Amino acid sequence: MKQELTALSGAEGEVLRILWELGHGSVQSVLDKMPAGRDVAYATVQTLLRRLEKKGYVGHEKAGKAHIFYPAVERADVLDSAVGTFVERLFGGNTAGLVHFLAEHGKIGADDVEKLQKLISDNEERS
Amino acid sequence: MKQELTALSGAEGEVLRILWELGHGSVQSVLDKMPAGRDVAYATVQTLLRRLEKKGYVGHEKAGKAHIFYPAVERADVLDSAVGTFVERLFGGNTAGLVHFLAEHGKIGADDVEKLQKLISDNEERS
DNA sequence: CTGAAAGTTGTACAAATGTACGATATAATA
DNA sequence: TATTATATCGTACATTTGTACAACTTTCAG
Repeated sequence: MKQELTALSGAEGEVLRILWELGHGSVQSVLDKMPAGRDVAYATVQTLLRRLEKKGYVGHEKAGKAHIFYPAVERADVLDSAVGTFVERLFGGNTAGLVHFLAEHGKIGADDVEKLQKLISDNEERS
Repeated sequence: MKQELTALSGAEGEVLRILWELGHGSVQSVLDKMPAGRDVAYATVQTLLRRLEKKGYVGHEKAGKAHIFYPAVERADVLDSAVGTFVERLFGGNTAGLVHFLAEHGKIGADDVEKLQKLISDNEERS
């Protein structure tokens, strides 16, 4: 079994996402990848990374004087759980409802759906 | 302008969703609609509703000795904001990425995508 | 070897969150 | 009207969250 982690907070999730994108990185590099406008101090990112490590989401190794952090959990697993909780709460567990909402509000376009179609038909072959 | 509300917490979101589903309801009726397994006390739901009201998400009127609560915000607006924040954090704002993830992990099926297609083509005509 | 630059550690702290008890008020019933 | 079943209200309280400073440590350039 997996997934007995202490639940991600919003800010932690953001940092973890960046780490997945980077593969690994120092506090500074994570900070640099924070979305423009998201104005947060170095020390804050550092705290978030420390907490993520304590919760088991990331690990680190030393390189020079800095720590290099890296994800210690499977992205798919974490997202699965996070999305699951989110959909559960706001859409009563109805994932299709979420997607429907997105389409209805122009968050995804025809081109996206086309890709989905391909993806899904490929997936179903394999099962 | 709209949307200067104090951000929904997870538990609050769940209650608000139920209220949207019911249209309106007492503490008890909201509690009854809580997902099976979600074991929470009457008083807790009550507190959540009180907080939601304070934050401006719901209103209430008196009926007999009980309060009947009802949503005071547009579902689409709240979801828009909640989903936006969620996608921002975990998917770097890439909504298509979220949908892609859902498809890839079997959370939505071919039938869902078909409906999407129809929905979107109808939408695009209208714009 | 020394000092400066860049990091890490310890710690803080207010606000938000999840959860809920006990006391009080009130409507409905007998 | 007195009793009872329901509600609400005031409050509480441990955690988690978001945010970050100050002090101490470790490299690295000179």
